[in-house]
Amino acid sequence: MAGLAHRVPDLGALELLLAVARLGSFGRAARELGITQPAVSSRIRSMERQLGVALVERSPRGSRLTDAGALVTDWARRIVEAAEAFDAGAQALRGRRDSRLRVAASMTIAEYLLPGWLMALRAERPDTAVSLLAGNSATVAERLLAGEADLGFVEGLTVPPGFDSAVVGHDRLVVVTAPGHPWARRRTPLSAEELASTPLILREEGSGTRQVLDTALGGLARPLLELSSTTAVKSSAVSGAGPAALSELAVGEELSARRLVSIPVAGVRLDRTLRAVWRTGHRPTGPGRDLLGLTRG
Amino acid sequence: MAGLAHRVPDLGALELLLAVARLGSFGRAARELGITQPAVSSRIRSMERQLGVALVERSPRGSRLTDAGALVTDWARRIVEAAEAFDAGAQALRGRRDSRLRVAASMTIAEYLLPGWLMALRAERPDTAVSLLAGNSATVAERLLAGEADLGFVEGLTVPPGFDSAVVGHDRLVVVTAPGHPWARRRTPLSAEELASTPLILREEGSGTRQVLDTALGGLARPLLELSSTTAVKSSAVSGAGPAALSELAVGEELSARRLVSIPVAGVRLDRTLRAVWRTGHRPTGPGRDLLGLTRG
DNA sequence: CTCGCTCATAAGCCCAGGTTATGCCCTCAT
DNA sequence: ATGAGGGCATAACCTGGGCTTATGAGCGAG
Repeated sequence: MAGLAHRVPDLGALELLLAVARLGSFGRAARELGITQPAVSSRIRSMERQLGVALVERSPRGSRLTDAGALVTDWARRIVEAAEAFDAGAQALRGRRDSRLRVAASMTIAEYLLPGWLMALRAERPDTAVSLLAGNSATVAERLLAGEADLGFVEGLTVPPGFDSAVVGHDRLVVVTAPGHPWARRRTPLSAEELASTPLILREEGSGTRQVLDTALGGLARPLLELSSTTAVKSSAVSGAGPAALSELAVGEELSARRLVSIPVAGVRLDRTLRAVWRTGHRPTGPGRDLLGLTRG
Repeated sequence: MAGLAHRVPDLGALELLLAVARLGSFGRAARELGITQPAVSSRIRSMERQLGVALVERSPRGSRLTDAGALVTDWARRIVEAAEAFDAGAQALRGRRDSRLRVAASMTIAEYLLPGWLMALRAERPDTAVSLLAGNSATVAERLLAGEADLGFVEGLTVPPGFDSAVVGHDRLVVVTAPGHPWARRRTPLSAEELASTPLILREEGSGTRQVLDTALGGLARPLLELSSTTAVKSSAVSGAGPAALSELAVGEELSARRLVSIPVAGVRLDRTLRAVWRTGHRPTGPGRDLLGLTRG
């Protein structure tokens, strides 16, 4: 149950494994990470002990992954990628007000999209310091007007007066079920009435996605379960507890792995436009322009 | 650059943060994780120091996340989810031969799909021990024939004689570019000739996805870059180095965040069927049946 | 044969994260 | 009003994991 951390090697060990896999030698991996070769040797060994599987085939001419090692490395890579997104976001969150680019963003965007953009921005312009301020749409507008932010991102239907904007994406709410659910075999889209009259697995009242749904249905969403995190909603849906309504951004992976299936819905406005905004006439330049470029293509 | 592990809290700390967020109190989180309250207090504090952001608002009646803390917690949840998938896979990899369910799977499936299935299976039947053996399609067939595995998963066009099978999904190769690439604006699908004559970012020769592409194009794929990991291919494509060909399973998140755009292709067979297989007449029962149910819906 | 690369082992240091013991603050019930 | 109890913080101490340096042993190329 608890103690994931005791069964999964820590991030340092996973990075180390990736380096060994990429470079083909303990020594080279050690040099790249700025540690010594015995440190690598011991760490990989203790990782193998922890997992109970041989990961690396040592030879006097270098090291190669075993089959199991290749698999473990691929899984590890996903953890490290999530950690990189975390790092990009956290760094912006800490960013002091004197950063080159000050961004204010609403929660959905800050949660799902911004880390990716920041990683891409860092790849193109490694020296750009970004600071992030997260809040609701009203907060974002305030910060921009007060000159405390250079660029904002908001979700919603309207752009407040005094701002220019560019669409950067859509937050589509999708209705999903486990592949075994009867709805997964439907050929005809769900109607608004069916959706409103069927109990759904939902986030708690007051959450962003819940508000979108309530508005779209006219305040009628009926909960089968009310859960306080997107992950909890997802896992309930995956395990077949019933249909759930979630942001498309939250279920990308589950959909492509078919752990969840998206059910078409007709006649309900589940789209929410995601926009970059800035004060009229203050179209962002420099790093802000670069970031904007990443979001629009 | 290096030292992600020094900037990102370790898994234990992230789990702790999630527990505090969920339970609303340091003490309750401590009890749930089987440690003491001062340990929680100190760990959260050092996490806040490390990130340079206040995450939790302490009060004499409990603790709530700050805005920044909510964001950090969401990002952390993604790392922990990836770690759970890692754990599910690693546990099966270590699994002794006396497990209740012995699975043999080819690489693509073991890498992308199996951890999710195993997590779902564990949610439904927590007591099922699964062992995993990864290899190529031939290895999978051998293990099944030798009675060393109860259920196999393979990718490919044909089912070897002596086996029954069920389709569990498709591994579609997709051509992707950064949203800024000219191809992203095309209205007409790419033809096979265009695809074969344009240099692409690819995995190295010998890799599974490369083989699929070579076969589909008649052995002609022309590399713009040859990289040794899917991640490397992805990040090159994201940063605009050119079009890449990748398994759809590898780019789910990038597509929904529009860091990458999928380019339609016409007249090329980029589908590979993913199948569960078992010896004719030995249709899996018990836990194998359960797992099969998860994959087919 | 010796150099240069590989990895393994051993002995010692240090700090992060755990423990127990305690104190302060606030709220609620007697 | 006054304890009781739950909330978090602080201090002193212990342990172990991960690092270092120093060394050895296997293999291949010049």
